[in-house]
Amino acid sequence: MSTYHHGDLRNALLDAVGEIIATEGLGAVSLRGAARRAGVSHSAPAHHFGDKTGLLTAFATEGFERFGTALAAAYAAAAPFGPAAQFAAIGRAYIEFAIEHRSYFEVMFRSELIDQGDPELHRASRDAFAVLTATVAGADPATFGGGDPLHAAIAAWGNVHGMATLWFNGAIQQFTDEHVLSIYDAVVERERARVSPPADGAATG
Amino acid sequence: MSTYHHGDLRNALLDAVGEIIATEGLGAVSLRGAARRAGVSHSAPAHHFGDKTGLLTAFATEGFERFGTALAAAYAAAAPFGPAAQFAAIGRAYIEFAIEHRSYFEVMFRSELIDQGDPELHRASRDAFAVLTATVAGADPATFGGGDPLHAAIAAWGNVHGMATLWFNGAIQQFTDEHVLSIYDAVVERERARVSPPADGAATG
DNA sequence: TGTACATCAGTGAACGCGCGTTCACTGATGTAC
DNA sequence: TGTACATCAGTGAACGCGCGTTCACTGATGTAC
Repeated sequence: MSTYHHGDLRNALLDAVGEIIATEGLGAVSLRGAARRAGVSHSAPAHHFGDKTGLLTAFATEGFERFGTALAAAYAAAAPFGPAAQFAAIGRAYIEFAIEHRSYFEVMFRSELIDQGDPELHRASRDAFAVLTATVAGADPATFGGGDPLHAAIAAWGNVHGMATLWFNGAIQQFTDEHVLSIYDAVVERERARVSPPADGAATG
Repeated sequence: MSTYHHGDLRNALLDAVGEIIATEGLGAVSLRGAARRAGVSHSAPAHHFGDKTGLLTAFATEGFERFGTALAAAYAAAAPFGPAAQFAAIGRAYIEFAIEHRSYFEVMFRSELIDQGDPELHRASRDAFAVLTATVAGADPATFGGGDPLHAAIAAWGNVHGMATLWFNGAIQQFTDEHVLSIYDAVVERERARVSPPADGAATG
């Protein structure tokens, strides 16, 4: 390959950030380290991202884009089963994303590390959360037990966000990722059984 | 005051860490910065904490101690109202602690920053979580909708942890801390109404 | 009550490190004519 | 088809910075006799 003109350095640097977070943690991310991993000089990243905040902002933006895609896919796939199922499905997709794309997740919600005023970031995060908004708006209020949908949405958001956070902060290290997901499934199932109790004496299973 | 022999440097340094996190963020914590704030030479902290990890570990330990005290107080205060009320009360205390003692909270669950093997830390965190364990063990399974208490406890833990995390990460910036607490109260109320539905025809609220 | 000595707590100089950032540069590529 | 030139992408030396850590030191305190 040619020495000059990497060809896809921007993406290579974003990939490098993901790898550094995965292997050494978020605190170990540096412009020089990303450049090292991508095999370019230490000043190359400035050309694409300006400064360190720019690099992390771009990384978070990419994360929100993938996040939005994942949520939208779950939303669409659950459509035949109704709004309540969609609500449960995006919650599960939320946790799955945090587990599968932990590096993105660790940066996306760190407002102090990224440039909140960046229009690309704003667009990507708005698009991702539009799926949540649509789910809440489309669902029967009974899904939330008749309370304020906004409150219920935030509580549900907190729930999945918290389970994901606890899991990868090592607070519930004794559980594998499948455990976390199965706990989520159990909670949803209990919730479902309450909203639409099985007719006449059938076990809730 | 005497130049030498601060008298209470250990505590002064821990206070300094709390102030730095509150004003400049966790990333700005350094041994030198804490020493500067406490008005001592930059090498003084090493005398009390060994290294940076030691300082943060001691800070987290102090956090878990206060956390445990807060949870235990909520647990005791709600005792007259029964296990379900205690369950709700420690959840609220959890969020309140995160809001009031944000600096501690930000460090306590960061396993990569602290020495997990430290016996003092271990004792303090175990004591704090013993309150949660006792609450779950003491509660009627119906409190959890009949599901596995452990799963329900983790889901509830995730819920309050997530609400607190989202709040102070700025994800739900538009809400004040009272908003967050009132949303929690609304969720608990809805839950309560389900477990013990009001007799005959009264609206669920 | 006074003296000698051990211990404790904090000092300040020094070190090496990786970092972010700047800047003049150079090699590679694309385009106008 | 070839030449001139502009632009783009990455280089490498240099800078200053705050940091963690070490270490010989010194001032203050406590204790034995």
